[in-house]
This record gives sequence, structure tokens and C-alpha cells, in this order.
Amino acid sequence: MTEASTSAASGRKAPRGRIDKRQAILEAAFTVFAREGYANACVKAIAAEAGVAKPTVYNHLSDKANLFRHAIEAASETAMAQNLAVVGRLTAPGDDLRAVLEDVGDRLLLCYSSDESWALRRLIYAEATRFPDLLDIVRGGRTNRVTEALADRLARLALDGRLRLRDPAQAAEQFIALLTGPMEERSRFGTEQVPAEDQRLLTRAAVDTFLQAFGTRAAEPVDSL
Amino acid sequence: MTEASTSAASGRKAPRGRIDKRQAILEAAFTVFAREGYANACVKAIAAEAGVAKPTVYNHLSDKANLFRHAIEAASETAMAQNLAVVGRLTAPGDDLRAVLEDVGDRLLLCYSSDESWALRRLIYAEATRFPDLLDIVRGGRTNRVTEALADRLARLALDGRLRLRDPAQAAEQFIALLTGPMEERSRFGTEQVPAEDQRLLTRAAVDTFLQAFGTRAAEPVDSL
Amino acid sequence: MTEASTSAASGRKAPRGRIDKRQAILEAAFTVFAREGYANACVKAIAAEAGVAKPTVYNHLSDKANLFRHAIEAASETAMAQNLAVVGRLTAPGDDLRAVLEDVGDRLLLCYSSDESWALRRLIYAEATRFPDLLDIVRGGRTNRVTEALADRLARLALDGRLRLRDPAQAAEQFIALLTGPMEERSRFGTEQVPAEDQRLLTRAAVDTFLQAFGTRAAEPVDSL
Amino acid sequence: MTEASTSAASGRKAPRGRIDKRQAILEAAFTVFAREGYANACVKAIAAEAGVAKPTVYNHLSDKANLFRHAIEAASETAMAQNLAVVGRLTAPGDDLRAVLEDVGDRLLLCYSSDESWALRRLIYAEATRFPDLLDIVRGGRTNRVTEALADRLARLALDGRLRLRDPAQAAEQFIALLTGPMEERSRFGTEQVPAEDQRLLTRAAVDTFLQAFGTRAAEPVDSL
DNA sequence: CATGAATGAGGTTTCATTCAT
DNA sequence: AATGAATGAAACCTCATTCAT
Repeated sequence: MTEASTSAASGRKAPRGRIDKRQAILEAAFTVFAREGYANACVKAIAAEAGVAKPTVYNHLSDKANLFRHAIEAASETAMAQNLAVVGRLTAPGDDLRAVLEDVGDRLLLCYSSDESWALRRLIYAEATRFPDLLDIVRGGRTNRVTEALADRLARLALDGRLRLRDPAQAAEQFIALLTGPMEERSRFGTEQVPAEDQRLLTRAAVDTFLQAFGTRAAEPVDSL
Repeated sequence: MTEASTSAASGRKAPRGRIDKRQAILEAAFTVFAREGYANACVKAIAAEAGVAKPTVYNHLSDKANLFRHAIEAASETAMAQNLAVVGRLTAPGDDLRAVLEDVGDRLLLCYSSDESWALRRLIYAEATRFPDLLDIVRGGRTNRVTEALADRLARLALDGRLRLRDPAQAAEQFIALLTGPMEERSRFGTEQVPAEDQRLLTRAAVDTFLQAFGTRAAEPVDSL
Repeated sequence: MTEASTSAASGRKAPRGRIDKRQAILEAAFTVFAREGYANACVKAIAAEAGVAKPTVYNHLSDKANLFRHAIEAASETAMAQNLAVVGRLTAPGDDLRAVLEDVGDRLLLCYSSDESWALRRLIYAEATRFPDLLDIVRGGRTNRVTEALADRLARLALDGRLRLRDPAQAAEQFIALLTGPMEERSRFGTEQVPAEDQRLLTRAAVDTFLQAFGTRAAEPVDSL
Repeated sequence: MTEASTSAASGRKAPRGRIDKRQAILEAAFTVFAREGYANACVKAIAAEAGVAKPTVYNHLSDKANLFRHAIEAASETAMAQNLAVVGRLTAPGDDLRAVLEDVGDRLLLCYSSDESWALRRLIYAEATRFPDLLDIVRGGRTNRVTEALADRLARLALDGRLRLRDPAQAAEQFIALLTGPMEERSRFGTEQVPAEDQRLLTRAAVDTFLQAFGTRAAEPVDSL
């Protein structure tokens, strides 16, 4: 709605201030919502965190609900971009499919277990019934964009004969489930840090299982049992 | 854990009513917390739902926080019992391991996707940072009792040569992850009902993958690829 | 609507407190609304005036709007009762109709120009568009009860041959108009006190005109012209 | 509604635009104040209605209070001019005094019951205590200019022997009271429209009574009683 | 023990008003 | 002269919690 061009072309800085302030408010909002939860967070605290007066918050984002929505949206976009970038790495594996999967798995898990990511999950879970539209925003559409992207890559690997699977979407879902499911318990819902070493092991286990289910050659876990 | 003894000693009428009332309050509390979230729920609404006066709630459970804790605890116990009962069915598979796994999977998924179960998950997620002790209560200890029980069963199956796995706990984690992970998206965080048919398919897919990874004979998916 | 009997019969004073508090709140509300106007008045001030805490006001009368309505209603009832009592005096005039009319006129004007009455008028006027139902409450129904009562009395006087009029309702309206109309200017909308002497003169003038229009014998203004 | 004329008519830019803008603001202010009441009206809405920015309003009229005063003043002048014009018609009645009085009465009632006039009355009533000086502004001085003008005309009619009255000011007051008093109830304080036919009847009744009280010949209501 | 009534604290939101441009 | 943006103050209302009954 605003004009990024104005400030880009001319050197004027008026709109910059506007944009910066809105950005600051959204970031502050996410911080506070993440810390306190939606209902507990108070706009006053958000304003303070953003370094502006309360009415300024209401000027930029009409409602507490709206503020929440936009803060979630902004945070989601960042997270989504990171996830998609990671999935983008799953490509043309020279030779070592397992290594590539582990690389991608590790990085996905890293994204997944960042504080922001957990905060996002907690907020979405908490407010799923009161903000049902947020689900689509966070997932990037009616279907999870990350899963979709992953499914695309898996499909190509299947075409190349590197994987053996009928339903790439399902395989993608399962890969992510194997990867992230166990983290929920380990991190106590993101409440405690999981040592990097443990995360690595979880990834390896997930990739093991995934490859045993969908891999074409049993080149892997040499030492399995 | 509660004072069953009190009523046992004295014979008259009172304590039954006491216990019933406490029970009613806890159930009402869970209902309201599930509907509104912790911060949004107000004690007045809980008292109304339970059909008692507000101070009565405070008489039985000192705090809003305490009320929450106990309501969650009660709901957890019910859910836990159901889950454990289901896992208990995974035993001495006459011959068809796949069938038994699917049966258990279907039932677990059914528990998992009940309204109460989702409400519980949402509340736990939402308040994980503010009520960290609830995690242990819900999980039944520092380690998830359901996963543990499942691991026990898987271990015995491995001993019987029906499964090929090194780490039963990990396999149990992964089985549950394969089963429940995809449900999160499908049900939109428990917000929408997933058709029974789809749930069946998810179970089948999970069991497929699980057996391909950990099964000993390829008795299954005849039509796979 | 409330139980006056409870407190009357038994000596218990519980309900008394309730009633007294509600009454106190309504009176305080009228005082503050009269002083500040509806929009300007703040519930905090009303609570302070009533000597209770703010939530107590909300406990007894749910809304600011509701509070307003009931405060106006209570004040109206008082005023209405006084007016009707005055009109009730206009009866069976032994011989001096003029004297009786002047007596009634003086007393009506006295009611009309009390502080409460003016406050009521100002509030009704001010909020007529936002609280259209208040008009009926204040007037005592779709038609003004005071005018009606007056019309009844005038009709009987007409039947007795003491007045000559076709439409008693119209005559009543006009009597009141002649009486109160000029007061609006004189008192500057109730803002300033009109000397009792002047009020007397206004009444006399109104009765003069009324009797010249509707009187049967010209017993009156001997010195007219 | 906006100022197409500004730049078109006058050649350069300055004074025309200023005046027009001020005028637009005052009109917008009256519109909004009339709709919302003084305390409820917000300057933002007025600015929007006038099509200018909020600070512009403050540039032209320093305060909300000042804005109110000037808006009321402007509206009053219009209304006053209309009223005076109507009273001006009450002159040198060729022969039919009743017809002239009815004509004037009808027209006065028409002015009196216009939306603007009622809005003005409501605002004056509502804010009489907080803006006592407005009373003089609206009335056109310490004494009501319309009543005065009417009194002048009545005095001349009395001199001409067409009316029989001692105190023209009082007669004027009473004429207006008879005319407008009943309208208050009928229109529910200007809240509902009174049919033109009914207004006509009210005028006739007022003139009847007035002439019976102050007329010299009983030429009128042939059918009276 | 259960309850009606009361309250202190705090939350969201709006508004009149002022800078800096 | 006109405006977009910002703010201090304050209003309505709700809630968790406690007395007296």
C-alpha cells in the first residue's frame, strides 16, 4: 500500500521513518506476543518495546488482533523464506544422497528449533481457534509450501531413480514428521535447548528411516544391526 | 493423590458432594480453558459452567493457575489412560504384524484427534513457557509414558524377530511421529475434522513406512512400485 | 420489582444494603449526568459520588447507557409524581376558578423550574436522538401523562360549564405551553433562577390568556386594557 | 460541495480559498455536532466531513470549544434571519388579521421544525450549562430578537385597534409558546417528523386561542362550540 | 461450606492537541 | 497555509480475588 519507490528514488527520508516505525512495531509485537502470549500481551508493553507511544501502535495497526495478525505474518515470512532456502539445497545430489538429505535435515531442524520458530508455533497453536486464518498465512497457503517444495524435490529424485516412492507429498510429510516430531518432546515444546549433537543424531535417525523406506540402494547404515 | 480418605473415615453425606463438586469444577474449567485459552478464560465463566458460585471455585482450588493445573492434570490422566490402553493392544501378534500395527495406529490416531486431545495440546503449547511443569504432568513424567510403553512393545517384537531395530525408544518416537505428524496440517491444528477415511489412509502410510524401515519380511505392500 | 417485603417483615438488613446502594448509585448518576452531560460524565465520577467502587456500578447497572436510562427513569418518576399531584388539585372549584388555576399554575411552574426538572429536560433534549426510548419513559407513555391528566380535569370543568372548550387535550397542551414556554427564555434554559415574583406574574399572564380564550364568564381581569 | 469556485472565480489563490475553507469547516462542524452532540463529536470526523486535515481545523479555529461556538453562531444566524423574515410579513393586514397570523404562524412553525433548527435547540439545551454565552448568541442578544420583532408588530396592530393587549412582549411570548410548545411533544423533541397537516392544525389552534384572548372582534371560529 | 457483593488493578481504545515537514 | 505522524490523558469495561453472611 505504501510507496517504497518514493524513498528509493529520491533521497527523502520521510517515508523511511514511517516504514521503519511500522517495522519496529511489528517486531516488538512479535517479541512481546512470543513472550506473553496473545491474551496476556498488552499493547502498552508492545509500544514500550517498540519505543513509541501507545496510540502510534493503533495508528499503524488498527487493532490488537490486527497487530497480532501482521506480526505473525511478518515472522512467518522470514521463517518461510529460510525454510524454502534450505529445501532448495536438496538438488542434483552428485552422488551422496544420504549426505545431502542429512545436510538438508540438519538445516531444517536448525530453522525449526530457533526461538522465533518455536514462538511462532506456540502462538499458532494457542490461537488456532480464535485466528483460524493465521494457519494459511503461516503455512503459506492452504497447503504447506515447505512440504510442497520438498515434495517437488523428492519427486525429481524419484524420477532420477534415486528414490522409490509413489506419493511425493506423502513422503515429504513423513520426512518432516520424522525430523521434527521427536523434537517436540526433546525440546519440551521449544522450552529447552536441545544440544546440537542430539539434533544431529535425530536428523541421522530420521534420514536412516526415510532412506530405508524410500531409498533405492541399501548402501546405508552399514552397521545396522 | 486427593483426599479419598476424608470421606472414607466419616460416613455421612458431605464428602461425596464435595468430591463431585470438585470434579464438576475441574471439568468445567477444562471446558472453558479449552474454549477460551488460559488468559482469556475467566473464573466467572468457569463457575457458571460448573453451576457453582465463584468463591466456591476459590475454596476448592486456590488460584486460577492452580485451577488450570489441576484441570489439565485431570484431562491428561484420562487421555493418558486411553493412549496406554491402546498401546497395550500391541501384543503377541498372532501372525499379521501389519494388521496389528494398523489397528493400534488407527486407535491412537483416534485418541489423538479427539477434541479434548487437541484442546489439551493447544493449551500445553500455549502455556508451555508459563507452566513448564505441566509438560511433565501431561507426558506422565520426564519421558513420555506413551512412547515408553510403545517402545517396550516394540522391543519385545524385536526380540521375537518380528522387527529389526536397535533403538526401541527411537523407533517408538518415529512411529508416533509418522502417525501424528501429518495430522497437524490436515486437521489444521485440530481446528477441522479429518474424515475417518483419510485418517485410515494416514495410518496405513505410516505403517507402510515404518514396516519398510523396521520390518523383517517384506510381507507388505504387494503393489509397492 | 424488588422485594420490599423481605426487609419490611424480617428485621434483616441484607437486602436493604443492596437496595440502598443501587439507589445511591442511581442518584449519584443523575447528579453527575445532570452536571456533566451524558458523554462527558465518567463512571468513575459517578462511583465516587455514590461512594462505591467503579465495578460496583457495573455490577448493579450493566452499562453506562443502562445506568443513564435508569437514572433518568428514577428522576422522571419523582418529577412525574409531583406533577400529577399538582394537577390533581385542579378539582371541584368551589367558586373561584381563576384562583384554582393560578394555584395549580404556580405549583406546576415550581416543579417545572426545579433544578432536577431542568436537568432532566436538558438531558432528554441532548440525548433525544441517541436514546429515543427515553422520551416515553419521561413522558410516562406515548402521550404525556401530565397533559392527559390536565385534559381530564379540564374536560370535567367544561362539563360543569365552567370552561368553554371543544378539545380538552389541546387546551391542556396550550395551558402548559402558556405556562412553561416563556420560562425557557427567562431562566435561560434553566441556567439562571427566575425570581418567584416573576414566576407568579408569568402564571397570572398564562391564566389570563387561558381564561379569556376558554373561560365562560368574564369575571376576570377587571382592569383589562 | 467542495470549492470548485475558489480558484475559478477569483483570479489568484489567497483569500477566497481561506474563507471558503473556514466556511466548509464550520458547516461540517455543525453537521457533526448536530449528529453526535458536542462531547461525542470528534474533531477528526469534522475534518473528514469538511474534507481537510485535522490540523487545518485547528489552524482556523483554535479549539474544539471555539469550533463549537462558531459553528453554532453561524447556524444561528441563518435560522435567525429566516425567523425575522417571517415575522416581517406580519404587517399592515389589509383586512383579514386571522389569515395573516396563520400565514406567519405556519411559516414560523416551518422554520422551527426544520432539522437544523431542532439540532440547534438540542445542542443549546445540552450545552447550556457549559456554554452559557451561547444562549445570547442564539437568541440574538440578551432578549430574544424574534420575540422582540414580533412584539413590535403586535404593538402596531394594537395601536391600529386590531388587537387588544397591554404588554406586547408578553403577547409575543405567548403567541410563540402557543405555536411551538405543543410541537415539542408531537415531534418527540424533533426526533420524528410531524405531518404538515398536523402542523397546520396546531397553527390554527394557536391563532384561535391567541385571537380569542387578544382579538378585538370575534369574527372568527364561527362554529366555536 | 457456599454465596452475593464489593473492589483494586489493569486492559483496550479513543481523542484533543501538537510537531516537523 | 496545510498535512501526516505522534502523543499524554483519560474513558469504559473486565477480571481475579476477598469479605460478610
